[in-house]
Amino acid sequence: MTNTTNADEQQACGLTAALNVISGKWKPTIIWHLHAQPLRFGELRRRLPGISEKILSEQLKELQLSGIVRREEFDEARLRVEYSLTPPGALLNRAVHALAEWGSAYGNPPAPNVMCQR
Amino acid sequence: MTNTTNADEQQACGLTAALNVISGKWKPTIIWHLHAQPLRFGELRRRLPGISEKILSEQLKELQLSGIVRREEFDEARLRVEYSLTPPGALLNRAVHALAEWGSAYGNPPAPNVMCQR
DNA sequence: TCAATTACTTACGTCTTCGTAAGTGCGCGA
DNA sequence: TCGCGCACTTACGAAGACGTAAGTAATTGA
Repeated sequence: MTNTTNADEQQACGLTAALNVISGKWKPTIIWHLHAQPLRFGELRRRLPGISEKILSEQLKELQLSGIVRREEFDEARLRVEYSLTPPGALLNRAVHALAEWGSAYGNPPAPNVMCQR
Repeated sequence: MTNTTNADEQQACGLTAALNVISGKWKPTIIWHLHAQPLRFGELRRRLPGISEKILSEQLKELQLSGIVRREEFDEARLRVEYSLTPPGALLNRAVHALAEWGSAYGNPPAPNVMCQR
């Protein structure tokens, strides 16, 4: 057996579980952008400059499978889809937020101007 | 190397800064394992079942460049190297811990009887 | 009727990341 | 002095994550 404690291993286990969920170039940012209000597919795409529709679609689908994001179709004349965080997703967002706060304090961006608060 | 547009830089906030630092299959786990005490190269390798020496070496080097991990050589007769978290690294570890806690509460392992790690 | 928007999907290619296997130089114990 | 452990490095290759470009189906405004 290893010399780490059971509690430690359970924690490490949780880490890998969380990492599986947020693994993907855009997933943490998607979660971040959904923290305030639901967004439509196109709105998300516009908020993630550089993402392609294919990747956005893929990562949203995976986030749904992980139970982080909820997809809702609104039955209007014109197709309307909204993506929002589930309750677990909202909690995950708190952890993502902790990362973001660390990053704005200690990460080294090219310039210290804050562009994406809130 | 082909640089992407600077529209991406609009997103350059704390989150992406933090994600840059922890991007790497083993980095969050490395940080997590250094939370308690400094570890030697070989100790780390044994605690990360499945990692290769090449990858461990690479990711440690990148973590040093990010200012997360400190490498110390002890000038004993026999070569001895210890890796530990810097103060910013220790703070990053708190955010990583938040992820781990979320994971052990809400993360969904593929199968209920799958042992984590290894 | 034409063009545009929304919400995607599909095919294809590239590029990064990761892993495997082997090699290096040093000191130490047997 | 032989081999082993430590702390790495190097070369090579495979996998898959990501991006580009185009296509689809429905609807609506011009």
